Amino acid sequence: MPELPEVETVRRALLPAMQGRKITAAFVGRDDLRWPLPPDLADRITGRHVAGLDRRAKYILIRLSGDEVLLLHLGMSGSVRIHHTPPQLAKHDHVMVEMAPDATGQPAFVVFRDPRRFGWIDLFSATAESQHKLLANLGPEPLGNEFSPAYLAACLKTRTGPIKTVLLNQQLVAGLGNIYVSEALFRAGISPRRRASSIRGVRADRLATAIIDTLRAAIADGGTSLRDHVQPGGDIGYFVQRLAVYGRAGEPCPTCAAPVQSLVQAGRRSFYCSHCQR
DNA sequence: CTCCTGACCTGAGTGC
DNA sequence: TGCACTCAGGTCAGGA
Repeated sequence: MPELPEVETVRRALLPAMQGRKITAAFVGRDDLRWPLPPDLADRITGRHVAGLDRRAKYILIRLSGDEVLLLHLGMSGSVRIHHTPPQLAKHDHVMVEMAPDATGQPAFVVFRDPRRFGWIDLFSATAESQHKLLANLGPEPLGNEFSPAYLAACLKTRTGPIKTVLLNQQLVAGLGNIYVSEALFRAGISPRRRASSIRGVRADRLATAIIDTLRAAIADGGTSLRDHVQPGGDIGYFVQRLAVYGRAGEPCPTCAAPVQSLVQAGRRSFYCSHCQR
């Protein structure tokens, strides 16, 4: 479900609810999601303060006092909701943390829901972060300084697969998923079937810019709500209204009005305009 | 290395 | 209503 913009939306919403506050209680409703949860997770985070919240690719990193890091990945169907009174937990609400009241006396209850349980949670020492199996091999952040047209062009140069599947590789660029790859390729006017190594020069520049612009616009709208994603405050992600091609097979291309096409590549659906994207 | 498939899991939607 | 089937925003392990 959640790609970079949705995860960033969650992080930003969690800031006021968690940053600088103490975890006063934690509930963990099962012992595994995609993988086993850390043993004694609830006990190990209760009583700690939240020093900060970062995002890396599609992971949220909650920095706790005592140099511990609580890592959260939302998988396909994960979502986070913030409540200010004790919520009634539903079937797929697996974890809840209660935060000490803020300056106005308002507590916060942060609930992690994940019906398909493709998400995961880990807890580890901050010193182990750079070697963490899930973090160590991630490529640069597309909205960070390391990502540039030159970097992208260098990555694509040796890749023989279609650009659609190459851009889903988190080791090259971290945080893109199925929605934003389709949208960025549309913005760049590049066909999802095009061999990655054939994208050079101006086309690579245009693609890098399209990736950045698409992600920024989606973050500004609170992400894209299709099925599961809601912002932690309960709002939908409004970028769904701006999708040009994703999920719109048969509808008119917003540029040329030709019907949007779709195909499956490496098991994932792609959407594109065969007239505007070459 | 790179590329693809299958696996993990539930729920929503569709067609009969 | 019910059943069978397909598909869904991710990514890892395993094999070619």
